Amino acid sequence: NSLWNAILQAYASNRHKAEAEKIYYEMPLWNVFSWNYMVMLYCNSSEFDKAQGFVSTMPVKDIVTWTALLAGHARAGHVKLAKTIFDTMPEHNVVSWNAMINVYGTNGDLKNAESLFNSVMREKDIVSHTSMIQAFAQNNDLHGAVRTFERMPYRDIVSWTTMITTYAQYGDVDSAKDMFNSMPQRNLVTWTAMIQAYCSNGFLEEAKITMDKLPLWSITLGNVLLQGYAENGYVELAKQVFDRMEEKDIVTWTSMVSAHAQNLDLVEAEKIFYEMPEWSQIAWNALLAAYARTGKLERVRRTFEMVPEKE
RNA sequence: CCUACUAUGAAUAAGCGU
Repeated sequence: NSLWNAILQAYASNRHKAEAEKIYYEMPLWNVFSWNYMVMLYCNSSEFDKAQGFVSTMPVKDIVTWTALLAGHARAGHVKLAKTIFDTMPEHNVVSWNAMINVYGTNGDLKNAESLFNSVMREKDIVSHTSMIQAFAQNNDLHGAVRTFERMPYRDIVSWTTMITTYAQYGDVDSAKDMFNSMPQRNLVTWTAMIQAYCSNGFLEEAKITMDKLPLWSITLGNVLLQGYAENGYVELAKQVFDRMEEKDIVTWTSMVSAHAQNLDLVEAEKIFYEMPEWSQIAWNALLAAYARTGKLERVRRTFEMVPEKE
């Protein structure tokens, strides 16, 4: 049974809906784990009606079911629904509280995040503290973020990396670098965060030097460098990075379209756009914005017609 | 006491708003 569930999980978390449903109906026995995987599947593919309907047919629901629904709605930006689920679920634990801190934090409600954290939660873990750091960081309270980091009982690589990003967002690259240097271990995400910290603050040389020290490579890293060059006005260098990347993802392509578009180089932007293996909503938007800014209203209209899924 | 198949936190893309 756990073997079936493991397969179901693999399909569900990779959003292979058809395969997941097939496994679900083929497996000999369901339990709350299997049901929860299905809830996650529907949430991850933004089919909330289906998720909701599925939940209402489940003979057993547990706190994981509710938290998965809560987090799913939160990810999709359904803040009120997320809060309603939180308020009506039969019990809370550290995971559901953490999820709710995130909802509050990413939606500008620092007050409620803090009161959950300070007054309601009787148990807190590393995730609680890290989520609270983020809540402060996203709501214009660098000191709150630093204070939380300094006071937390244990830190892990995620909390350290969060601080790198936080300092970088506030333009304090030196402190970001201090974090990077003082943390006990680093992984690829850490390095990428540090390089992004340099790039977004205009320290391209430092970014390049740091990257050369790193024996690893990833598409995200290439994307960071590409965007770093582009947003600092070096579209040519961005294009060089782009051309050298053997593997590209949708972000790579979109970043390159957007780099040209923001440079108002419509010819190059379109060229990359038509070479893209699939079109992202964001790439469409980048093109539209460039047409609009150059006064090509007719092209805006025609392109707008072509956008498959309009937001 | 041991055991575990689920939910929450970190890095990269457009516009809008602040």
